[in-house]
Amino acid sequence: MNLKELSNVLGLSQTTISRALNGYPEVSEKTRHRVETAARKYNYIPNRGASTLATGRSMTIGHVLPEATSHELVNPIFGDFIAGASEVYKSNKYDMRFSLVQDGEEQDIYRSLMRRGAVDGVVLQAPKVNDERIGMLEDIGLPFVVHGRSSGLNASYSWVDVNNRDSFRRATEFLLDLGHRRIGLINGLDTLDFARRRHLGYRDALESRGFEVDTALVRNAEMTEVFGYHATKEMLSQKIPPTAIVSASMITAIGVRRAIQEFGLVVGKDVSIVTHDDDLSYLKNGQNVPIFTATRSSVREAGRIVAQMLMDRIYNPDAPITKKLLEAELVVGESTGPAPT
Amino acid sequence: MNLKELSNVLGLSQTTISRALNGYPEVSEKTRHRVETAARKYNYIPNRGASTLATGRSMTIGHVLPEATSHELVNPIFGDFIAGASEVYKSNKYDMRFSLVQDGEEQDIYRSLMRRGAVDGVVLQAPKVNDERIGMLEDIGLPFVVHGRSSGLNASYSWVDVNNRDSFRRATEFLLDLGHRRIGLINGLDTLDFARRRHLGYRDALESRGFEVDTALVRNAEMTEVFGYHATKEMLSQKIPPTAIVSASMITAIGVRRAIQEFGLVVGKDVSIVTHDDDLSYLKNGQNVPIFTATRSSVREAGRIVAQMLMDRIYNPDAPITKKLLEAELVVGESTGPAPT
DNA sequence: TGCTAATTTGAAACCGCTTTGAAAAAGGAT
DNA sequence: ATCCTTTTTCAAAGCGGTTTCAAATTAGCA
Repeated sequence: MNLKELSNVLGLSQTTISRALNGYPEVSEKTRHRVETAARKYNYIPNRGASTLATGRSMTIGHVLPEATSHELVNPIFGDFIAGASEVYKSNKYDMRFSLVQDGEEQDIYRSLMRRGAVDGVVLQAPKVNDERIGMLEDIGLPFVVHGRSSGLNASYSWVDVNNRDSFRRATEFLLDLGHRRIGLINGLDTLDFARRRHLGYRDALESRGFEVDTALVRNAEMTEVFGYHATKEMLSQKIPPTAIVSASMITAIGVRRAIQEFGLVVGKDVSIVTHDDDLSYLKNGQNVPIFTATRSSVREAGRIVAQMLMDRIYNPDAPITKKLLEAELVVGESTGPAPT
Repeated sequence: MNLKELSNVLGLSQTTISRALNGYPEVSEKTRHRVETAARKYNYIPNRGASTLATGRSMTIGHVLPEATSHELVNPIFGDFIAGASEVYKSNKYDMRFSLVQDGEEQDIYRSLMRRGAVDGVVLQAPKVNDERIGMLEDIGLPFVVHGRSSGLNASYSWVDVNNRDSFRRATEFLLDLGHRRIGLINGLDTLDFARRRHLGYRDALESRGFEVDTALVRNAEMTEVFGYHATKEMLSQKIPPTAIVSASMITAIGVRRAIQEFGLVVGKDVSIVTHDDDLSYLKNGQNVPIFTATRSSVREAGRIVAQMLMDRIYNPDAPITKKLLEAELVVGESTGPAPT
């Protein structure tokens, strides 16, 4: 059943029906009621492509998620982020369109998203240092919000980010305060902006106490459990092994813990762990007592904020650019203790 | 730049340009080349809504993911499943549209997806026992494939599923063979079909050896780490605690391990663990030697198969319904050993 | 060269909705 | 009853593509 057929059935014009169903005021209540009843009865559902074409609004947000070609890794925080964002979309009657992109084919994806009418806005996730996608979107003129930031760009754009530098500075200082001197950093891929900032925070803390970064204690890779395990194993095999490790995610931290235990060492006593915790729904950091001492920031909440910010940009494109820096909370759990003597 | 403008620039009709760009044969190579060059030069990108309207094909697949209202849990396997599916979509030039649905509002979501032209097909994830969504989609007449199955329906529909019953039967038998007699089952939400089947497999194994299911050793909930931890802790506190546990996912298994260790017990010696392993990219079950003895089945591969099956249904709606049952591989790792005496 | 067949191109209809501008109907005031 | 507003409805023109059917061009061959 389409609009024309429904209009024949009702003996009303398509105009009136369209107005009645879309809540326009210039239609009498009696008529509106009649139309709504008939629409339900005949199961009339307006064609989306047609409305998009007529209005110019697709009521759709694009999410573009880079997929590291080499490791075929899908970011585990993705689900929670999306869940947060979609709460906001839903209440704005927006849908979400979603592309996994491999390095190098971004151009095509953005072009195809940009088929005018495909999406009204885009969320950019996992930005790299100096990410060229941001300039690309700027040029295209499509509203967008970045989850994270991209160092090295002077452009002004909307973003929502955790204060990664400060979080990792505090995490590292927390360990220094406990007397730890050899502290490993198990970080994300070094092309990603957040990993770069976390490294800076780690360095800030060490240098402010007069220590230097030992590159033998820093590892960058995709944040898998296996990576956390291997990196830790390697570090613990060094002549002077670290007594503490700062980890970039709960998943890697679980690998770190596994390695430590395999060495017959005790977490929080022989080796301390501080990890970043995205507060994932399926991987909460314990309940009352945190398993890991952690810098915690809900990625689901970040999803909500990003989505809301994007809605605002779409509704009001001329409003000034907004940015939001989230501060992580440092929660003390059972994975840290004084440095062994 | 739209088609009309481009046709003016080139002095060709819209017809010819449309044909040239869409690879129709009745256009000379010379003209095609000229059109393609101009399209690139003027950055012409066809409007998606318009093509959808004109062709009736949206080139979009809908994914509907139920979100458990109570726990706000997003399934951690979702990312990998999507990644697999999107490989297939991409090579078919399909996009993916995505809705998170809370219990009860499914009707609306499917209605809105069904706005003719929104999607050409749908993937249904995490089906419940007797899932009414399947009948709904059947009625609507929208092509769909289910990831999983739904017990209790006599309807015939396309699905891809792991042989959950057999996997869990084998997992349980493996433990029985090692001499374990009290075996716990830490399962997913009991409304979900796969959890029901896994329970059946577990029961099959026990009963075929003349044992009965002890309900004190069976737990159902969302498969979080914390659930695995708590359920295990409770079981280990019983007068006669289990010597082995079958777990429904790597995430819960990690919680199980944590609980066992907290009791001062050794995994694979005092208490054995067998878990299902979806072969998640960020949570591989070790490398050469599996961490956990597991029934392994790649959910990413399942995503590929589901997507391909859906493509087939869309291209060829009258072909007979297809179904695919995947067998999980039982890999023996370090988490199992003979029952303690 | 002339005629027919094959190849290219184009005009116009159509997909299904929204929205403008005008007309019809209803209501109010004199 | 008449005239002027206000309210309600409608016809028609888009939105930007695809596709049908006919026309124009080119090629093939006697």
